[in-house]
This record gives sequence, structure tokens and C-alpha cells, in this order.
Amino acid sequence: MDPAVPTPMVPRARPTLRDVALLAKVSPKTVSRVVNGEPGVSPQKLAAVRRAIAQLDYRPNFTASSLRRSSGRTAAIAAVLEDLANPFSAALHRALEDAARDREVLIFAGSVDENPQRERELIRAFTMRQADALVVVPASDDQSYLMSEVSAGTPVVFVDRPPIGLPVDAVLADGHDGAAAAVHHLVRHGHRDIAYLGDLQSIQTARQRFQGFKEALSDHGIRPAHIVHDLHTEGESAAAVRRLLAAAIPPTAFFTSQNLVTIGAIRALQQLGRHRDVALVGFDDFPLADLLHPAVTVIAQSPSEMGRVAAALIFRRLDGEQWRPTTHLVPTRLVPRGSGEIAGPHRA
Amino acid sequence: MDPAVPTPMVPRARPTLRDVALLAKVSPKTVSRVVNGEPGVSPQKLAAVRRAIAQLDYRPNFTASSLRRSSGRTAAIAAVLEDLANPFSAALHRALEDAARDREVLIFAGSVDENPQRERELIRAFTMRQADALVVVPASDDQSYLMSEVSAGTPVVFVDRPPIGLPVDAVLADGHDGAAAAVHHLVRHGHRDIAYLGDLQSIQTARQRFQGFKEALSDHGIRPAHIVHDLHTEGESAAAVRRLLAAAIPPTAFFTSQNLVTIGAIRALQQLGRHRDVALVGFDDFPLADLLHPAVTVIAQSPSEMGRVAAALIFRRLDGEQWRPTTHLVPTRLVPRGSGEIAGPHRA
DNA sequence: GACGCTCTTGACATCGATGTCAGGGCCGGG
DNA sequence: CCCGGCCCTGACATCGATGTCAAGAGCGTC
Repeated sequence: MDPAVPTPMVPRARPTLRDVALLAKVSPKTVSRVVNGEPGVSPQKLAAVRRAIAQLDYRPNFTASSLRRSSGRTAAIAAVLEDLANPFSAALHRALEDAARDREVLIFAGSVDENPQRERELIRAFTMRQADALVVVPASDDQSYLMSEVSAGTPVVFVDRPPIGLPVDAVLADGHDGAAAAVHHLVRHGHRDIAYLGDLQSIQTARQRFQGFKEALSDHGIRPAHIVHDLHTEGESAAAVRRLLAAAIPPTAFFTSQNLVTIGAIRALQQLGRHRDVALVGFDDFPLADLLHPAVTVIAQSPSEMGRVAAALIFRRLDGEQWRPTTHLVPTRLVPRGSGEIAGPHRA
Repeated sequence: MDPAVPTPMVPRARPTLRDVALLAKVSPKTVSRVVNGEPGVSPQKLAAVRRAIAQLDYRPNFTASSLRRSSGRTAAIAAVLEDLANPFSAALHRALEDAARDREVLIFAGSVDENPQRERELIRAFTMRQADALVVVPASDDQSYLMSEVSAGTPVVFVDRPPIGLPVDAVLADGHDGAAAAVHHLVRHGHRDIAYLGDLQSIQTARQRFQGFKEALSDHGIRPAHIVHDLHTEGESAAAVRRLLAAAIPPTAFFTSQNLVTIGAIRALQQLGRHRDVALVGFDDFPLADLLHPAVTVIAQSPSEMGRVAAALIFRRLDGEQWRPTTHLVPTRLVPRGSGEIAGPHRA
């Protein structure tokens, strides 16, 4: 250790407003006035208080302050996410942070990992700490337990998946149209045998994407075959690809309804050496999709846009605006990069 | 909106401990005893209180409680990260969360974006909210302003970059040895003209990696040429690659000292069509590095391991253990995937 | 010189909870 | 019957801050 660096002393308690008042020889209330920029403090006392604050390196105890304040606001909002480490959650989290920063609001975040139990625990922990609002990517199939929070006036917004049994705002990607766009794109490139690889059917967005997939196929008069649901890891997805390609009438294109599923499929295609002749469109963009060979065509959601919208709803409610709970669809965007443009046998 | 869903009522205040006490016909203190599982409550009153809690859906106000509690603990720790959305920060954050979860501790996190000003603002906001501890990936070149926090007894751990002017624990990746390993690897595969592409020299870890690079070259009796510092975006990095490869004696291999720099370099190599004959080893792993062509050889740091170690230090201090501030080096690991094994002209 | 006004200032109660402590009930022992 | 001790229980002060309110100073007006 660098000897020039000062060594830690015995813990010295943080100064309180009272300490500042004593040093500045004024009442606590006057210090409070200065700290909060309230008018009605004479220049002399103001200067004295400022000096004392600087001398003690005083910082107000925000939790004590918000306990007493009439609004009771803690200037912190909670984000209940799927997994802090996955790109979707991370981008969403970051967008919330950016919106919150302008208002000097901080963010508590936690990962649910698709575990309903954990969802409740996290939300309980956040509400016990008086978070001003909740942003939730739910994992459970019933959130009516949040009703008391909502009636207590806490703004709640669901993101990516709709609330069940709870009248609150929601911000969802348009999975139905996104999946349909993927199908139209593949058909346009000559495919009719298009496989669907999907996530757990218990997840509402997965069902919605499958719905869009099915309807788009039927628009083209194609009967869906090659359907695999309930894939939730790369390994399961890769196995599904190998199985489907070994079939009597194998698919010539894949639609993968989620990130991990997409990546698992790519891994399998590469291993089989089929990545240059089997088409693939994945739902949800991911980093470096453009650097793979072939680069991966995706239906991009915009987690950051969803975060922006969610934050805007939260803050409007916190500012006192009222309206009936509404669902906001954020459009998806088809990003052609190569894998989705591999030609199929049915060119027009 | 589903009409079966109940509509929000007028805001109904959250019940307090006092409300529970009135309903259960006991004193507030007795309710407090029940909530905190303290002994010395008769079975009758205990049952009455439990009933009242359930009936009112009472949840203790944790911030009020920690204000009064002797420890003053808020069961929340703060993480000051580079950018919540980048994989390193996200993985670190997640590792902290996992460690904190066992103790029912929550995490406040924020992005600094390499902005020293923002670093101070964030830390100020976190300490005003009485975070029990700080985990910091610093962006400034002087953190002595944190001295008062440290002397107040708040555990502080720096991650990825050492503290400057502050005696606290640090958890660092061994950038020196990692960079050296990259050089040895490239030399072993026949390279002597190895370029260095580095991040801002103001960043301590960048300097450390460069040091390892230089020393390893000199171990092989090679004089460093092709040195470019201060790259901080993909674009700058790509431009540097184009410039170096156009030189009279171009490098046959690149060592890129950071994620974005690595990705920028790959982009440039692909555009030039040189990705199959110029070798590359990047510092820091990234998702999908194994799916590129060629797959990218990297020096992997382990952000999650760093997070685990940082959390362990934090919690040991919170448990009262004491020791002199120490630096913990987390080893890196060379992951050969292809790009680093492209043969150079100097095979042994 | 009395009155009313504005401007400062601090005393006090309070936010929701917990630490301290004393009082009352009940026990056994002398 | 009295006393010491244990067990429950609640009254009260307190954590760090702010909302309310009244008191006092200073000033202008008639």
C-alpha cells in the first residue's frame, strides 16, 4: 500500500443537521431552510450555515428527510427485471436510468430469473423500502397481489409482458406483427417449409409471437409444420434444429422466437455446416449479430425505447396525471443482414 | 381493458405499525416485537397481531426502521458502474446481486460513462440514501473526496481500477499478466510484428495492460512498434487498423486491449478481407466471440468472479471484520478460439 | 405613540419505527 | 404475608429531518 495514502481512522459518525445547527449557532430548522433553498433566511445566518456545512462535510440524510416530507417520496424507483446480465434487461435498465437521471431519481434493480416466487420477494423488498414506482417484467401468471400497492397510489408499469389481474399500464413489443413480418420476409425469399422454435408457452409474449407466425403462414395458404415450443436454453434449441433437419421433409428456414433460441440454432447450423443454405430470422436483436457469417437477420425490439416509454408513463403519474391503464405497443423492426435472405426453393 | 379487472380506487394510505396496533388492541411496541420476531410476547397477543397484519396487508416501512435501528443499516449497497448496459458492468452487477440476495440486501446501481463529475454525483446520491457500502468502478483520477465516507465506517471496494488517494480494498483483473500472455501466445504462433491498440491512457488498467504487452515483447527481444493509444470507440479502432495495415511494414498480429477496440478491429479486418490472415487476440471476452469467423481468441477477465470477490469483501467488513486495505488480483484466462492461432511468418 | 405589516427565527409536534426502562402480574421461598 | 425474580407489556424518548405556528424584530403609516 502506498504509505502516502492516509490511513482510515476510527469510525467518526456522520454529521447530522443538528451538528450543523450547533456549529452555526442557529436552530435546526434554519439549517433545514438553507439545505432546501427555502426563502426567509438572513444573509448572515445563511453564510454561517453554509460555512458549517462545508466544514463538517455535511450531507443530508435523504431517507430521514423523505420519511418526514409530506410527499413521502424517496426519489427511487424499482425495476424488477428478468436478468440484469442479459442484454434486453440491461438495455431496459439503462434507459430507465437515463430517464431517471434528469429527475435525480435512482434505481433499484433485481433479477427474477423467471421465478414467480422471486418476483414477489423482490417486489416486497422494494415496496418495504418505499420505492416511488415499480417497473416490472413479470414472471408469474397473476399479479393481483400488487393491487394494494396500486390502490396506495404507487405507479406501476409492466414491460415486455402484460399484467394479469391488475389494472396498470403496459409497454409491450409488438410481437405479433414482428413474427408475421419475419414469415412474410422468408416467404418472399422462397420459403414455405418454415420451422418455428419457441420459448416456454407459459410466457405470454411467446404465445403472441407464435400467433403472429401462424396467422402470417395462413395468409400465404401454408399449413404450419415443424413447430417446437418450450425451448428455453441454447442446448434445447440446438437439439431441436438437429432433429428437424434430420426429418423426411426438413424445413428450409427457421424462425426463432427469442435470443437464446436464436443463438442455439446458429450454433447447431454451424456445426452441421448448414448455416449457408438454411435461412434464419430471429426475434430480438443481439450484439454482434452483424459480425457472424452469415450475419443474422432479426426482428429487433427496442428495449431502450420500451424503457423510455415506461419511464415517461411512471413520471407522468408521479406528477399527478391520471388516466385509465393503457397498453402501449412499441413497434419492431426487421433488420435484414443475410441469414434471412438465403433463397428458398419456391422463388416467385 | 379487461372489464373483470378491478379498477383502481382512491389512494388508500399504507397501513402503519400504529394501525396494526390499534386493530389488534396492543401497543405499537408489541407489534414491533412480533414483526421482528422478538421473544416475550404471549401467544394470545401474538396471534391477534398476526391477524391484524394479515387483515391490513401491513408491510413495515423499512426506511423508518433503519433510521431508528442502532446499526442504521439500510440493507442496500450501491454499485457505481461504467455503463449498466455493457456486458462487463452487467455481469459484475449480477454477481453482486447474487451475493447480496443471500443476505436480503438490495442494490442501487448507476452508470458513470467515464465521467468524473457523474461519479461524484452518483456517489453523493447513494450516500445520501445511506447505502451500507459502495462498490466503485472509478472514472476520476482522484477519489480522496470519499475519505469522509471511509472514516465514517462505510465499506468501499474498488473494482477493475484501483483507488487513487484512498485506502480501500480493490479487486482488479491481472491486466499485466493477461496482456503478456497474449503476446507470448502470438509469438509462439510465429508473430513478431505485433500491434498494440489501446484505450485512453488516462485509464489505469489500460496503462497496466500496455506495460504487460511491452515487457512480454522485450522478453522475446522484440522492440515494440505499431503502438496506438487512446482509442475509445469502434470507429477509432477500425481506423487505426486500416492505417497500420497500410504501412510499409504492416503488423501480422494485433493485440487489442479492450472490448470495443477488439470489435472495431474485427470490423475493419472483415471489411479489408484480412480476417483470415491477420492474427488477433483481444483483452476481455465478449458474447458470441466463439461464433465469429474466425472465432476470437481472447484474454478473458471474469467480471462475475470480480463481483463475487468484491461482495465478499464488502460483507466481511459489514460483519465487523477489519484488515488493512488490500488489492486482490483476479487472474485472466487465455481462451484460444482461432483468431489468435493464425500463423505468422516466424514459425519456430 | 399605537397599529399593522413583513421578515426572521426557533419551539414543538411529527413521520414510522425501535431502544430503554419501569410497572404490574404471577411465581416460589422464607 | 412479604419479598425477590421472571415474564409481559406499554409509556416514553429517540433516529434525522420537515411542517406548523407563534413570537419578536424592524419598519412605515396615520
